[in-house]
Amino acid sequence: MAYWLMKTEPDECSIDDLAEQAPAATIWEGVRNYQARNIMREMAVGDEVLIYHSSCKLIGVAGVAKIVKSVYPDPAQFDPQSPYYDAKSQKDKPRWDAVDVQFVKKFKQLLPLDTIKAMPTLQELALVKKGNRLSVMPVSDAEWRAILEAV
DNA sequence: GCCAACGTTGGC
DNA sequence: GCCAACGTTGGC
Repeated sequence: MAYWLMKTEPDECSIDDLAEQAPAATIWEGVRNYQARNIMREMAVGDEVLIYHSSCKLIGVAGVAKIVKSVYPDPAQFDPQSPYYDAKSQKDKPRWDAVDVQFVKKFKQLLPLDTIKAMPTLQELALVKKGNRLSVMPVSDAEWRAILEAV
């Protein structure tokens, strides 16, 4: 089993939104970056994911979800009504992928970005690297443990 | 709202 | 295949 971190703007899809839909799965759509997409392709059912809230008041890791369906073509890319529509993507050759996630837990207290930045064990996490804009990234076993212990 | 850092686009 | 211009991300 592998671990991951995915960013989301809580206005769009927060940990609370995932919790409300549980036990139903939530489609993780709208990833429009090739590097992030390629990382998503590595995800397997049962993998666990840190849900990170970005571009908001309380920035940090808010909880945990798990992968319940591995990558498949993101339907939003074909939907002209969707903000994630991509006119250049063809049905027989989709550009973008989605996965389905299911709520696991919400942390009692969000683990703030400041704290993450200050933790020696997390210095290699892509999240804290300068200028990093990856919205999907791998998390090592050691990093995963460190984060769960810090909450 | 600002702006640094990055990814993508498209002309050449 | 280079690279300038542009758009986006995301913390502050």
